Amino acid sequence: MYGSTPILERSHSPGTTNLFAPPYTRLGEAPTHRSANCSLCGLRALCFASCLGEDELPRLERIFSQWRMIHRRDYLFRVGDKFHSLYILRSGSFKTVAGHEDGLEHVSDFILPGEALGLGAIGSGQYDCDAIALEDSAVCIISFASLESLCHDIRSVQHHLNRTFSREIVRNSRQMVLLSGMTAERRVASFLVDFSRRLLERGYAARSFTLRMTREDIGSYLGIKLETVSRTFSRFQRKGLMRVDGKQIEIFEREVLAQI
Amino acid sequence: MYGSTPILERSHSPGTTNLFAPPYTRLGEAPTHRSANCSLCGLRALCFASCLGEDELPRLERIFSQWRMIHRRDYLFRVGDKFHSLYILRSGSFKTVAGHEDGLEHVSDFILPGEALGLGAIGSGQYDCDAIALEDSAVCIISFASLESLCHDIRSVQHHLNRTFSREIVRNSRQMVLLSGMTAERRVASFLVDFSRRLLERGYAARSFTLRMTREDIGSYLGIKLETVSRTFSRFQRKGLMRVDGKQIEIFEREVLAQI
DNA sequence: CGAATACTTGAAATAAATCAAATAAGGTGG
DNA sequence: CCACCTTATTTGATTTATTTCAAGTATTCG
Repeated sequence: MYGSTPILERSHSPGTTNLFAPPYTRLGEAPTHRSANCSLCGLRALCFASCLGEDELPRLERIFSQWRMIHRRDYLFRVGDKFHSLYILRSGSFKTVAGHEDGLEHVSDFILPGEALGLGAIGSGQYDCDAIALEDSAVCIISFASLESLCHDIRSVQHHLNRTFSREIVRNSRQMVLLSGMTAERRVASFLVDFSRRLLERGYAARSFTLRMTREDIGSYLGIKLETVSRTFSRFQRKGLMRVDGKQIEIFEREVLAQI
Repeated sequence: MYGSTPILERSHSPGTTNLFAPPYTRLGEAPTHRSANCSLCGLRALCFASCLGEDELPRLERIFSQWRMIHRRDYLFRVGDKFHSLYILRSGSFKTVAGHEDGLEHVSDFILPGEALGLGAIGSGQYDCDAIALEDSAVCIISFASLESLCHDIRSVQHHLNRTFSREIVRNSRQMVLLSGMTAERRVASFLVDFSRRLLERGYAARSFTLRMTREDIGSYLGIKLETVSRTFSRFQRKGLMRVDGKQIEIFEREVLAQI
């Protein structure tokens, strides 16, 4: 995964378990440690579990107990697939690709552990984008019907869902500001700073990380061409702001990048 | 308002009332016809009322009974204002403007009757954009705390809110495809077709309408400069696809525009 | 190891931005 | 209701950031 040392592992769970390892019950299998599923999860603070008391966790665990491994390049879902479940990424990473009637495709997001997949499908009953694993990944499967029931019974879950939606809208709105008015250089700088921050929030190293996506993916996400991404990386490196070695990135001057 | 003849007026409510007139109870005043508030509202099909039975409407009306007039150019809310309420636009139109730390501003959306304002504020507790009236407008005020209570008591309201959020995310996603990859010509064509469709959905004339926003607003929304908007309008007119007379627009070749 | 995919870099082409100036529309106060 | 000032729009000429085209290098994967 990104970076080397998950910080959360140290701070939240002193040596008991690797919090970012894939969950240990498999889809269809009888779960062996179901009770530990959410309570020991390193992503708990980012997920619905964050708004529940210890006594309410078992209920959540019943809903979250199923999960799925997705291999690199495989699809978790595709545009038009019938919607049943939301997903929370437990480990690995994804890109979401929004299509247009004509061939035009656009990488609409990169998903990191703790983030949700499938929010756009609730309104129409079918997924509005492709979700493609950028590396071998694991997702929690959340039956949306069950989640709505849980929302009904536990207010804080409802509230959490609303906040998740709302934050997604704010994130999109920020991305639109970027796409609509910024120079290529600012887009790339903004991408790096933002990506680094998200890694940090999730307990990964923020200074040094691997980009699992291609330059073309990044370009699509930022509304520029892959060559422009590459050139801008090189320029930043020449200025001593970062080091680029293929997919391996090291950020030297976060503050300078943030102000470009 | 946009166009001349609200179609919904004819189809939904045979001559009893002007469905797009401002609501008749004022903020702070004792409402005189509170019971009629939602049940007679022309936007009912677009709003939370759509998922309630007649017997449940009074409860909704208690929450929706307050409303507010906003004059052209006035702010309904500003970035950073403390969040208490969502708003549903009843008549008129708005633009929402998302700011960036530096001066950079971006028109993030145009809001038409029946659409919600303030969804981005739920997650953080403060509004994430400015909402500015493009003409004298009226909004229903929805206390979010009350709405969450209603969600708790009536499942279909919860479901409606989730769908509203989700659709907003899909809309944003479409806009990002547009902003990230399309030529200026396609952006403008797409804007016209989309705007026309939204007017139609709300019962206004789709072929002939007034743009309440400036060319600069449109440009900001589409990620291009105002001069480019103007030039593209002129080009479309020369090609016989539309007529432009300042803010007055007439669409001749909807299909051709949709395929640009 | 070899083919396919991904990345970098340079040179030329181009879509859109910027600069500029003239015209039109809107709002305000007398 | 007019005259005046401001704001908005159109259109042309020029500049520029980014794309496109191209070619070479590096990396990944079976």
